[in-house]
Amino acid sequence: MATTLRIVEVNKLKTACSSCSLQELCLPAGLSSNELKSVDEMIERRRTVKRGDYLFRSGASLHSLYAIRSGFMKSCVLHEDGREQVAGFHMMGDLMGLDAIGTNHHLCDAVALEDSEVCEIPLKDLEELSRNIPSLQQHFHRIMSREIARDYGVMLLLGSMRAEERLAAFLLNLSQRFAARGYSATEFHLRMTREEIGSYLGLKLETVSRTLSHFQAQGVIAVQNKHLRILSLDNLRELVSHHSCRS
Amino acid sequence: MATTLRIVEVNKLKTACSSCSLQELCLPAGLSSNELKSVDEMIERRRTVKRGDYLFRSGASLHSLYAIRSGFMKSCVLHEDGREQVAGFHMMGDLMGLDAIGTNHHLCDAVALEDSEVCEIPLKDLEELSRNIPSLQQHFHRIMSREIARDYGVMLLLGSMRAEERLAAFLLNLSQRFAARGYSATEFHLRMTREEIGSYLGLKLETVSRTLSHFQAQGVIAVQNKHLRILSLDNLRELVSHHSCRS
DNA sequence: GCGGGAGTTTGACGCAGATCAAAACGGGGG
DNA sequence: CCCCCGTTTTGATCTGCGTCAAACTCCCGC
Repeated sequence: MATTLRIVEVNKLKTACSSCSLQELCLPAGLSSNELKSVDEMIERRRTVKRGDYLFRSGASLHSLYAIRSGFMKSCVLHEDGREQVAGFHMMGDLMGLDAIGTNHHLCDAVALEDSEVCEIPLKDLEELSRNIPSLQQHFHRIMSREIARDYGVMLLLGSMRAEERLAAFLLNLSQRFAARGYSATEFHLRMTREEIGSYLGLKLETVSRTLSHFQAQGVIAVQNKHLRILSLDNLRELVSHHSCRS
Repeated sequence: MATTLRIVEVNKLKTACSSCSLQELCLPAGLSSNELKSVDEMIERRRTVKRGDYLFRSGASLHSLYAIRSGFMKSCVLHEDGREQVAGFHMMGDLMGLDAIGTNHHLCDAVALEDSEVCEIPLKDLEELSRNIPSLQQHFHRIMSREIARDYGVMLLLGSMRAEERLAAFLLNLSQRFAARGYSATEFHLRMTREEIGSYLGLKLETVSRTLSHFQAQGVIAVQNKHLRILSLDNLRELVSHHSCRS
C-alpha cells in the first residue's frame, strides 16, 4: 500500500507544474504554490506527439490550449490553393492554440518536428481559473500579447528585410530562446529542414542553404547539416541591420 | 435645471457604449445592458486624435487600450535602423494597444490617418471587470486571438504571395471590414498613401501604383486617386489565389 | 487663382532571389 | 552494413520587383 502510494506520488511529481523546470517560462509563472496547485489540477492530461504527427489540424474545433513540455513543433497556416507557410516554431514553455480562441477553430496545423510532450489546458477551465487568480489572468494576457508582439516582428522581417538579414534574425531568435531555457546560446540543433526555415522566412530552401554557406564562409557560423554553432553573436547582430537596406 | 440635466444626458448618450453603433463590433459585444453600464463606467475618457498625430508611440508605457470610435489609424513597427513597417490599419470598433500588454510598453506607433476619436480603456480596470463578467472576459480573449489570427494572415501574405495577390487580398480585406461596419463593400476611400499600402504589403509604392493601374486596365477596379471602386469582387477573389503561384 | 510641395503615375533598367538542374550527403530501415 | 530516399549544396539562368528618373496631378495655403 505504502509502496503504491509512493509510486503514484512520484508519477504526479514527474508531471506536476510545481516540479516542472519550465514553471517560470510557462503559463503559471509567478504564482504562489497554492495557485500552482489549482493550475495543476486544471491540466487535463499530458499528451505525447510523435515526430511528424499533428497536435491539431487547421479547421479542427478548439478544445484546449497546449503548453509544450518538451520537444519542438511548428505551426503552419494554409492557403486554400495548397500553399502553406510556417507561422512559427515552438519549444518548451510555449503555449499553442491561441489563434483558435477567436473562432473556436484552429486556423493552423501544429506538427511535431521531434517527439514532444504537451500539457493540455482546457480553455474553459483556464478562463474560470483566471477569473479567480488575477496574476494568472494577467500572465495569460501577457502571453497572448507577446504572441502578437512576436508576429509584428515577423511582419517586419518579412516585409522589409533582405535574405541575409532574415536568416541572421532567425538564428539570433533561436539563440535567445534556447538561452532562456538554459541551453547554449551559441550551439544547437536545427530541428527543422531548410525548406521549413525558408517557408518561415519567406525564402526558398536554396536561398537558405546558400545564405548559411555564405555566413559560414564569412566565419560567422559553423553549420554541418542540422548542427549549428554561432561563432560571433555580434557579427550576426550586425548582419540584421547593417546590410544595404531596401527601404 | 431641467435643461442642464438634459444637456448632460445628451452628452452622455452621445458617447456611451449603450448608444454606440459599434456596440456589437467593439469590446462590449454580447453584454447585457447592466454589464454594458459597467463597461461604460470603466472608459476613462474619450479622446480625439487629429490627422497625423500619434495616439501613442513605440516605447511609451502602456496606460490604456484604445477602442476606435471613429476615424482611421495605422500602427507602425520600427526597426532600430530607422526602417519602419506598417503593421496594420485600424478602423471603428478596432481595439489598439494589445501588443503592449506583454512588456507594458508599446512596441509600435499609432498614428491617425484622419481625425479620429478613441475610447480610453485602462487595462487594470478591464482586467478587473472581466474577472467579474465572464462574457466580457471571453470576448476580450477573442479579440486578442483574432489579432493573432489576422497577423498569421499577414504573414502568409508577406511570405508567399506575389504583388498582385497581396494587393487583391488587401483590397478584399478592406472591403469586408467596411461592409461589416455598414459601409459599401465596393466603393470607399483609401485613407492611406500608396507608400503606406506598400509598407504594409512589403512592396514599394511604385509597385502598388503599377498594380492598381493594372487592375484598372483589367476592369477589376476603378481607382481615381484615393477613391476606389471594386467592379468585380469575384475577379478580385480569383486574383488572390489563381495567379501563377510561387510555392 | 496661383504657386509649391506632397503624392502619384509611368518608363527604363538592374539585381536579389526564384527556378531549374544535378550532384553529394546522410541517416533510418531492412 | 548497406541501400535508398529525402535533404542539402552548388551552379547557371531567369524574372518580378526594386531602383532611378521624370512628368503629372491634386490639394492647400496665400
